[in-house]
Amino acid sequence: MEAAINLIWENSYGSTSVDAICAKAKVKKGSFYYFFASKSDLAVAAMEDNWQTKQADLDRVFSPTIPPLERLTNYFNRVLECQEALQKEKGYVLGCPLFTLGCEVCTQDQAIRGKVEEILNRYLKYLETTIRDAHEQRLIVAPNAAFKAKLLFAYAQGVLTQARILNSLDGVREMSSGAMELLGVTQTAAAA
Amino acid sequence: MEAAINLIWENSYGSTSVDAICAKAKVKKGSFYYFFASKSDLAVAAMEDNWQTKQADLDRVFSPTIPPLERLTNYFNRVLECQEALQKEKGYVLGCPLFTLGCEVCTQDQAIRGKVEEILNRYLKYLETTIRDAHEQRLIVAPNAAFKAKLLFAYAQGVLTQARILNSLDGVREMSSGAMELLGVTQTAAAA
DNA sequence: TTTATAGTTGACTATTTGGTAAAGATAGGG
DNA sequence: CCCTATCTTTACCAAATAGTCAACTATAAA
Repeated sequence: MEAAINLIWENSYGSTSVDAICAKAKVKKGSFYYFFASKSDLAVAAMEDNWQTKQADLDRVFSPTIPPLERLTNYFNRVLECQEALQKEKGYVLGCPLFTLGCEVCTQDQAIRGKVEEILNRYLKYLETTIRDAHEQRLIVAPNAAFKAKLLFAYAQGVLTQARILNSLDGVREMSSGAMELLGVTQTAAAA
Repeated sequence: MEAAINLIWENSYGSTSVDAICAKAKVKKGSFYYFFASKSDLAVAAMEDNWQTKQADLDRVFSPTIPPLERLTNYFNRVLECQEALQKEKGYVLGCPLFTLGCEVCTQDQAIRGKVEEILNRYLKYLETTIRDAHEQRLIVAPNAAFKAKLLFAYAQGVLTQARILNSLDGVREMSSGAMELLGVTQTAAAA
């Protein structure tokens, strides 16, 4: 599953063959099909597996004990670090694997599309809670937290996907300040 | 080229075969390879061709004679209409063809990646000029128009890509108001 | 030692892929 | 009427594709 995620993320779902995945995972194809019914099946399982790995980390970053706006900047900084490490390793900016995969196959594979949607919604929840907290603490004005969260999420996803396409982290570096501007955070509120 | 754009947009670059494109265009494969050196070549040519079609339209929507914020709402409304028509026709929300294609092949095909970047930058120019004008006319506060334009562009692209993945136009319907909120447009300024 | 279960293996298909090559058509200018 | 340049067609290829399958092995309980 790790091999699959990496290969698909680095290239694309369509151009990643089961043979290639098996080779990278040092597994024979027969074995592979003993555990997974299809390539699509593997992708779904790999996404869920990958999420499990990240969830613990996200829970820490988005802990309610941390001031809301700090949660966001911390998270965006972590995303940047992750993308920088990947760029160094692979030579390409890879963006968000869920978005990339979902965008590619959503009209052709409903199982994958559904799973991507499910996991994206889990991410959205973190943002929503954070923005609600920030509003509660009068750090920002966001009476409709769900709306603001979707706005922020769309922005973040746009930045990451652009980063992949342009093969540049410039936009990702500005993401934290962009998010603050988007949320209407005044400099004073940020300092406070 | 039209057949290619449509098929790739509806499915993906990897899953669209040259055979399928030829069949849809009612052209024999031999003829196809007389005019295009490769599938990648066709994609690049098709993108440029498609842009030419849209440019005239964009120039009209973003005409300097129209109040800046109106240009934006007009444009986003047009995007929505276009996506609605496509959804009705194809049964799927398709989002932005450039983004979809670029995101899929950017690590594997530099010719396509470069062309996508080039055309995306042309779009960005429209937004930049518009925001500069809006700032000039004190409709919004955007001393750094380039930054704000990139912010807005990332948001719009995020919304469109999410729409494709979620197969829903909900986010696109809110895009116009989302953009205004993102730009910090007060209700009074919008009315003025 | 037997036996059942779980997992592994490599050889195998049938189909599809992007791309080629060479023979044929078509039309316009000399 | 012929020649040349511009296409079109047909038949083809080698490689890669997702998926299958029957034979094999490892393990561990009875």
